[in-house]
Amino acid sequence: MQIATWNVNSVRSRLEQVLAWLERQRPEVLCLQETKVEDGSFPLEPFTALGYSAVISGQKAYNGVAILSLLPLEDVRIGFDAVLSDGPALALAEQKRVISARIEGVRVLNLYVPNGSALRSEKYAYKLEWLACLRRYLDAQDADADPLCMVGDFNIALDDRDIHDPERLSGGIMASDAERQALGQALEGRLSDVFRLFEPERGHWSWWDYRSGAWDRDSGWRIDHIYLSEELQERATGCLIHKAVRGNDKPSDHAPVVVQLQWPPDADADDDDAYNDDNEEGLE
DNA sequence: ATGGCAGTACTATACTGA
Repeated sequence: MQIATWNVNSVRSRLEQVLAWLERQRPEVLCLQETKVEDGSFPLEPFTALGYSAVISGQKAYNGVAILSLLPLEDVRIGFDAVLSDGPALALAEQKRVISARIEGVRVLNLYVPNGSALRSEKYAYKLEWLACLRRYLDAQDADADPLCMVGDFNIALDDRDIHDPERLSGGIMASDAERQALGQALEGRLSDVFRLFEPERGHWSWWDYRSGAWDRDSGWRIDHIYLSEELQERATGCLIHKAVRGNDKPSDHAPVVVQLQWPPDADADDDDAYNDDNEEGLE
């Protein structure tokens, strides 16, 4: 079973590329961020034609998340307020950044973490508040006891291996202590970054700025993550960043990230080599 | 320090992203 995450920077602008990637890769699950479209205008039909059903939560122009799946989507939850009923959770739900569903007994949680803009901005305070709410959200849903796969665009580099120029950028936006601690507290005792279970070295990016020739200079960040709870960590057989996709014409500024799981646990593992091709980096 | 590039809303330029 493959679960993928991809910030597509507008699903309508990226539609043909996403469809082409799905046809080639055929992950069981693809989580999208920055769909940038209201639910009534989301292009469902082309995904349905490929066998994917979808749950979506979007808004005009900004944000927006979706889960596409070849397997049945159950118990869909949209927004922090699906689990938390307090005021902060309700207020944060205005921006469409959170969607989850149960798939094959796994709780797949798809997040688009706020960018934060700059350290002294209101948006940065919003980002920290949002991450504190995420921690409470995860605490609250722990009672489910379902294995958890949390994916998305986290807009945070976990450590300096994940930044092309840590001397210049560490401590700034997406790499500040407060952001790292807030995310760390949400993860603590619960979830691990599956990419780092397979790849300890620096220099693997998932996002390259459109500006300043970042792609040509390979000046990127690894900010798109897949986190697994313990029972799924034991079933993970690889995690790859599909870097080549960033080299497309009119690309998203993010590349897809894919985890391969041997799931359900009693399924045979014969299809586990299906995702290995020359288009990816990372370790099997 | 700033801007650079891209998408959207709106129709020239502003806002946002990270």
